[in-house]
Amino acid sequence: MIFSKDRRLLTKMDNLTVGRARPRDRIVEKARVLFHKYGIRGVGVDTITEAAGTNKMTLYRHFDSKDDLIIEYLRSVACDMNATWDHLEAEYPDDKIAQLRAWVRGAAECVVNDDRGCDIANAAIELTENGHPARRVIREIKTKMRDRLIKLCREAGIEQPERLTDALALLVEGARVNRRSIGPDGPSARLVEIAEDVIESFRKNCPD
Amino acid sequence: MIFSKDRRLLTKMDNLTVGRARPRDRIVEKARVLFHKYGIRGVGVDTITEAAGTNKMTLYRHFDSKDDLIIEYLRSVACDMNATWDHLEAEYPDDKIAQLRAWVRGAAECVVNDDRGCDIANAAIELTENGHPARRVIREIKTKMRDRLIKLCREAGIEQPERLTDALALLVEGARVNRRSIGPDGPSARLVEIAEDVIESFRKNCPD
DNA sequence: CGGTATAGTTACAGACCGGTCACACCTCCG
DNA sequence: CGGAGGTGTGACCGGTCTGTAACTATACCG
Repeated sequence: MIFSKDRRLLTKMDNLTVGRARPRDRIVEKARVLFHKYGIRGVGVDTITEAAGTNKMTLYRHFDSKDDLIIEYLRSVACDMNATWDHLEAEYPDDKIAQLRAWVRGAAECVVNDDRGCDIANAAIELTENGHPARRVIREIKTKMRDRLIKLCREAGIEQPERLTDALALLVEGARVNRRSIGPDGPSARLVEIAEDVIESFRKNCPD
Repeated sequence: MIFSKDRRLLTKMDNLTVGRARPRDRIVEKARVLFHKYGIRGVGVDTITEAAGTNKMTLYRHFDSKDDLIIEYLRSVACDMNATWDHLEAEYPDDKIAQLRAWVRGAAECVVNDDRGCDIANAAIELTENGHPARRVIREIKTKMRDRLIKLCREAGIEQPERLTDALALLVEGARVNRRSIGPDGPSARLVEIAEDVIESFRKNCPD
């Protein structure tokens, strides 16, 4: 093992292979943690780079601006969300209703385990400037998610897939933001039962 | 009419009676407009005082800090929400179901006419610091609103008033934040029909 | 070994932030 | 008239923010 003067790991190979990622990836990783916890406007680039064990110049070599980093942050979050969805499909390959129920349960679990809300929605609220480049990205991400949920509902044999999707989207989104206002004992605690009721009522309408 | 050197209205009586309110009230009024549009963290005290036609010293004579002003801002918003609710009760004095339906329609109208979301929820998201004094106020306001909705549902003869309240709260809250992410054509457009369906399904469960 | 790309360091610019100070001003009321 | 209280003005403090510049150090590859 090779150490530098101050005894930190140093070789580029180490950075690539042994746990320590490239500065760019470390920056995005820490930006996710900090933006999530303190909000986008609540975290400066200095804080991010320090947490990532690097410095501001390196950040600005990889990103044109903080806004650029914000976009990368949002894409990274969306990527993870898609991954968990893929995992869901793999878990119940042929049972679409089970996938739908698991999605609801997963969303509810996410609400319970983390009171800081949805990164995408939070960003939409925090970035008030209408022409902000991230707003387009947010819209894209949310639209794709919605389309994917519609598709799932349709494949599950729901008669009005768009409508059930929207109902579930509103409930989940509402739960995440409501929990941040009232806390864990508020309406968000009932998300699963309410959502399951809604799904059931939509299934009843299907002659099957 | 008396004018000062620079030809603005000046007497204290004028401030009280002829449209121009006291500096304190003007500050809160402009804070509401600006916080709503640009977010709490997106507006400095200088901007507020300038919009209110006054100055920073006067602000700090009436409020201990910006946080103090934020709290007053939230209380002011909550006061207006209560007022519209009172108005609703006066409009349908004996028909609680009509009040409930009107509340949903009013909330939906609010969502449609204004894409910047609920001030209270936005503040909850923006103020990430857990010990922030405004967080307690937010919790109080939201809890009172919830209690009032529960009471209305109960008086309307709903069998599970808490459950319907939470369902509606999640839907409305979700609609407001979702609209800021996806825009007017997203799930929020279907808020009314979904909410009315939910109310109806809860009424069916009542033997009446 | 030498060239090139990447990363670290330090310092700085310019703007904005919340908050304070001293002082002048105005209006009302006794 | 004169004092008291609310208000306006401009300067200022210390801190933080995004973003840049110049220079150094390191690692990889031919």
